[in-house]
Order: sequence, then C-alpha cells, then structure tokens
Amino acid sequence: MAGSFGSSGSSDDAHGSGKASSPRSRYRDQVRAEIKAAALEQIRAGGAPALSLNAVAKGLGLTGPALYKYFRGRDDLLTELICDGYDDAAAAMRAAADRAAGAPPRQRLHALATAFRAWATGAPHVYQLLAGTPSPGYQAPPETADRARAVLGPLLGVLGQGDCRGAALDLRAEMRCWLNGSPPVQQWVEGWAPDADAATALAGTVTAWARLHGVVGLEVQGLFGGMGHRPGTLLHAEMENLADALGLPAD
Amino acid sequence: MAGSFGSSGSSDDAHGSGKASSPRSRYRDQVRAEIKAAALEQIRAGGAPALSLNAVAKGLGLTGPALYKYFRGRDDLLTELICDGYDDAAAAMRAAADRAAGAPPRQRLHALATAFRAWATGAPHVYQLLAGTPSPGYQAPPETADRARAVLGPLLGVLGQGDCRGAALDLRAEMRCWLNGSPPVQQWVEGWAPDADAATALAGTVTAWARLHGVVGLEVQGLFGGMGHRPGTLLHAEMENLADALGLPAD
DNA sequence: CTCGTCGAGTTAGAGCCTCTAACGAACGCT
DNA sequence: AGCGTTCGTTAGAGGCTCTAACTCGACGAG
Repeated sequence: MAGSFGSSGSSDDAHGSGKASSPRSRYRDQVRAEIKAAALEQIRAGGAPALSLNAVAKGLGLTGPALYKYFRGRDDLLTELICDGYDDAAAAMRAAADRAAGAPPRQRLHALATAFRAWATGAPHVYQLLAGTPSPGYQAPPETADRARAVLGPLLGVLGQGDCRGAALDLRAEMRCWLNGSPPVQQWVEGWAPDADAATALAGTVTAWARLHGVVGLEVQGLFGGMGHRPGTLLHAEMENLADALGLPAD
Repeated sequence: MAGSFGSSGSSDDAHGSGKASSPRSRYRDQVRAEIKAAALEQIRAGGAPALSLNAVAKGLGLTGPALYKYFRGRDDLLTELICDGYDDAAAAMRAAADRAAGAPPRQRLHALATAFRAWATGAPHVYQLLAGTPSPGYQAPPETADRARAVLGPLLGVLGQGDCRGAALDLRAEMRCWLNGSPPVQQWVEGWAPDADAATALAGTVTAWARLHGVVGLEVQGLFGGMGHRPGTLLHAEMENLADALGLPAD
C-alpha cells in the first residue's frame, strides 16, 4: 500500500561519458536515491515547503552542504521528485489500463479514474507538489509537460471511442487546431488511440483530466473535510456522466 | 483592474470592547491594511512561499519585528489573506448572481462559472493560496469552511432547480445523509435555495465546485500552458454538460 | 604494489528568514 | 501635566540555502 515511489534512476551525469557502473558512480547513485527517499518522506509528512536539505542531510547522518555534491540545490531536488512523481503516476495508470484491457470502455474509464485517485490520495502532498509552487522562484522545467502527457495517455485510448456533442464540439474544434499546430501531440495521440479521431480523443481526455483534478484536487487539499460524502462517489458519478456525454458503450 | 482585494476590516481586538474608532485603533487598522496589501502584492508576484515578513516591512519603511505588533506571525497573516480571498470570491459570485438574477438557470450557471474563473485568473497565486499548503505546519482554520460555503452559495439557488439522474443519485443519497447530520449545512442550503430539494441542490453544487476547480485549478497552475485551447471553452462545455445532466431549462 | 588524482564530506561563513526580548519614545486619555 | 498604552527600534537566537576552501580516503593506472 501507499504507493512505493521508486526512483527512476536517471543517470544524467554532466560529462555524460559511459562507464555508468563504476563503484564510484554506483555509490553516488545509491546516495542520490537515499536523499530522494528521505526528501520524499519529509514532503509526505509536511508538504513541499517543509523540505529542508539540512534536515535531510542530518537524517542521513551527514552535514548539510554534503548534499550539494549530489544536487545543485533545493529546486533541483524538487524537480527530480516531481519527475519521479509523474513517472509513478504514469506507471499506476498504465498498470490499471493493462489490468482492464479487455473490459468495455466505460469500465476501463472507471478503472483509470480509480487508479488516478488512489495514486493521488496515497501521497497527497506529492500530488500537490506536481501542481503547486513549491519554491519562491520555482519554474517547472519543460520536460514535465511530456511526463504529464504520459500520465494521461491511457485515457486517450478509452475516450477516443466516444464522440463529441453539443458544447464539446467547440472544444473539439480547438483541439483540432492544436493538433494541426504541434506534431508531437499528434504523435502522442496516435500512439495511444490509433484508430480514433484524434481531436475527439483529445477533447475527451482533457475533459477527463479536468474532472479528475477537480475531484482529486479538492480531496487532496482537504477541502472535502467535514463534508459528509465519500469522494469516490463523486468521482464515479463524474466519470459516469462523462461516459454518457461521449456515448461510451455501457458495460 | 485585476480584482481589488479590499480588506474586510474585521476589527477583532483581543479585549473585544467597543470603541473601535479611537484614533489609535484607526491607525492600527490602516497599518494592518497596508501590511496585507503589501503581502498580497508579494504573493501575487511570487506565490505564497515568497511571502517574507521582513521584505514586507522593508517595503513599508519599517523593520521586520514591527509587524509582530500587528500579526502574531506569518501564518496569522496568511490566514487573514486567505479569509479575505474567500470573501472576495464570495463577493464576485454574489455580484454575478445579482447581475443575472432574471435570466434562465442555464445562463445563470454560466455567469457564475465565468465569474469564478475571472476571479481566479485575476489573481492566480491567491487562488492557489486558498487551497495549498503555504507553510510547513500550516493548518487551515475552521472558519475557512464557512467562507468557502459563502463562495458556493449562489450555485445552490441555480442548481437546486435541476434533478439528479443516474450515478448522481448515489451522490444525492450521501448528501441527504450529510444534511441530516449537520443542521448548519441544512440552513445554508435552505438560505440559498429555499424552494428546492436540499440534497439535489447540494449534489449539483458539489459537482459544479469540482468541475470549476478542475478547469480553473489546472489553468491557474499553468498546466494548460502550451496547450492550444482556451480554458473558457472547456469551462463552458463543462457547465453546459452539467446543465444537461441536471435537466436545467435551456435559454 | 605504489602513487597521483579525484571526489566525498567536512568546517567556516555570508546572507537570508521567523520570531522573542528588552528598551526608548511618541501618543492618547484623564 | 502626568501616566499608561502602544509603536517601533535594536540585539540576538536559531533556522534555512548555498559558496568556498580544506582534509582525507578510496579508486585506478602504471
């Protein structure tokens, strides 16, 4: 339980030469992973603002400045944790999609939504980390956009089987413009939903994303606290309604 | 432009006696308002983590510790800004509701949604402030729940005119339990939607809240950046779909 | 096996921050 | 005019991020 955040172990050394498994660099990678794990524990306990490099170092039995041999600074560490978070969420979504592979679309949508919520509520502060302003001048690096796409990918395959009606047609028209303007997005959609109309799949996925974030974001930030309902019920209703609006085949 | 955040000027002195307009306390209230305005400016520029009491004091021409005569600490100041933010949002919603008073429900729903989004995008960091973890150990005070209710109030009157179907019935059942369990919520709903079924109004409002937060939250956090669509289109489609699902009369 | 090199970890310190304590000085009230 | 309240100050404790300079042990080539 509780979402194991494995480090993705990206060995992006500055000098980028080979020989990634020298004993020196293996030790380095291990310490990096330990730092990330300890930092994640702090974030899980008190949110992003509570992350202190000094405290992390002390927890690992060394002094503060030592961490700067492994990360360029606090923001660098946060960025890696954010990327790991996206990867973790993407893995959870992909696993859910695989588990529900043969099921009808509506059921697959519910499976994906449930997986998304389970991942987010398993580590609420990490979810907030992906979408907040953790540091005064923090700027999310551009690669996070790709990783966010990886999280939403499985939705494309399911929602591409629907069709837009009513006000969603306006949304689809904008999606079509976006697709025409940016080939990587087009490739992304075609990779996940090859047989569907790309703009339809995209419109449905963006809508689903907004609904997922709506329910899960409020839940994670504790704004449902004291309310007498289970967020799962709301999420189920939201997905059911989306499936209805897109005409997804019932079970 | 961009949403004047007037201080709500709550004169909650500790000794709570009368005589709120003595020259001393009027000066005090004015300085408090200046502090809050300067702090808000910092937050608008760099988000909640960028708020520094020292910098605020320097900006007002005095030293850091002087602010502790006016606020118990950083969290206290943040709490007041959060409350002011809620009040501001509630005022914007109420104004929109008044402007669209005679219109059909569907149109009123769009007016409220547009007002909500306009308020949030006018001060994105303030929106994030209301729903984030601004400080390591920060705990939102209980009165924020009442203020959040004030923001959503106008939605009750509109959505109480719909009726739940499908999966929303489960949600409505939970709402009914909640209503039975907490009289203040019941009073709140009846104050805004006296002629409607309270559980239906509540279910619709919670759903609308989640959808508003879904679209606006993603937009405010910049996650739509680089995407080729206008969030307003998505929001319109979401509200239109909600109106359809609840059977709100068309224009 | 030896020795130069490289890097991990240290201390020292600058410059922020929040927040407390103690002190002068201005102000309003009686 | 005197007195108490309150405002703003300085001094300082303790924390943070991050840099600079140093020590020392381990790795790797000969």
